[in-house]
Amino acid sequence: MSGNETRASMIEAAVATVREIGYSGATSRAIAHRGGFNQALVYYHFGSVDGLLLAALDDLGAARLEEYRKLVDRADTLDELLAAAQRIYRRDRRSGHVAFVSQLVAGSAERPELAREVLARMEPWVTFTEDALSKALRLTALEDVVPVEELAYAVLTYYLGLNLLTQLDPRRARADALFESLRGVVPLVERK
Amino acid sequence: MSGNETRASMIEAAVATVREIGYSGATSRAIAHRGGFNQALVYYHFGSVDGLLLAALDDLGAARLEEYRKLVDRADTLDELLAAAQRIYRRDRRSGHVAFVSQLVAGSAERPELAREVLARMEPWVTFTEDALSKALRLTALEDVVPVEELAYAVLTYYLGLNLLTQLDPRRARADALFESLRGVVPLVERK
DNA sequence: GTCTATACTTGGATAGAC
DNA sequence: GTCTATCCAAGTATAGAC
Repeated sequence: MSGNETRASMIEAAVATVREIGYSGATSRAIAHRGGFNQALVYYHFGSVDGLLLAALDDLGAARLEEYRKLVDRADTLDELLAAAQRIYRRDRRSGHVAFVSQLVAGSAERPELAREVLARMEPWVTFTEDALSKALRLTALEDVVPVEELAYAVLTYYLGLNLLTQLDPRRARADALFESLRGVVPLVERK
Repeated sequence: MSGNETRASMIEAAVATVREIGYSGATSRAIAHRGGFNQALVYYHFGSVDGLLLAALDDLGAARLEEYRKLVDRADTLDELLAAAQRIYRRDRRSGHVAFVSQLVAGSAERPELAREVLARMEPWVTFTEDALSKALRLTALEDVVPVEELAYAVLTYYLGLNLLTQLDPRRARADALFESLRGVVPLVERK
């Protein structure tokens, strides 16, 4: 297997492991076992387990941001944005990508170094959400009432909590019904 | 020190440790060091580290639920409920109690046994939030549009995410401004 | 670039003295 | 009920062969 292929398979295994058994279960041995490669390779390629996890975060983040920007760019109204958000949620749920991020956030508690890096990689998502919201709120009465920055941060916060809770309670933590309900709220806030 | 005093001090140390260095940092040794007692006592009194953490969750939960019920019982309108929620948030933020819960949820990923127990202890909070919301939404147009169960679960989900993110980003993850903004939304949904 | 082997560290858990 | 001592398992990280 070439160096690049191995790198990619390691990142994949890292995401899968964190997703399934959490940050504290994602040891170099567990990840290597899951991906079918040697444990020592983690240190050769990424220096440390956290290094591997951050590389994975980079990979996922870039791919997802590009993909989701396209989806959201097409949404002009609040209702359309909610529909796009629901599609995004379903994808993230299936892939487990945000569950991965949630676990990294939780695991950062004891590692200031990791925390700093994770935080830096969340920044583009704050901007992304702000942009989407400010466009969609333009035609609603919410525009004058709720600062977009606050709301964007709240949306990301909720999303993080949702993906964390899904691991604990997969049956119940389904946001689909909530998305539908929120779309029912739209008429109430539309600017007449 | 009597048995009961030791028990209480162990629970306190456990909460502080999880809050400060996260679930994966909260080893029996770390907790014992923090509380100034012997590591072996964790196993004598609680059987395991997870046993201690669950006992702490019981203690905190009972105290907080009773206290917060009083606060919320006095709130009759949505605006008053938001004000009460803001007070609760400030207390939890200071005490770190919900940060503790968030860490337990995250740590449960690899421990089905712990997950089950944590989940069971969240149940009263779902009911609590549902009750509060259904009373407060009665006078608003939201009553017909958003199912209370969905909303209550979403509120708890957000709260969990908020307390998780606060550890990572204490400067920014402040919900105070958001609470204020939400109170500005109330007039929009009041039933005319 | 990938493997084996291993030194070192940390944590869970228990036995037995006090 | 609390302590010391200790065993065992698991994880990090590196050296060195291939």
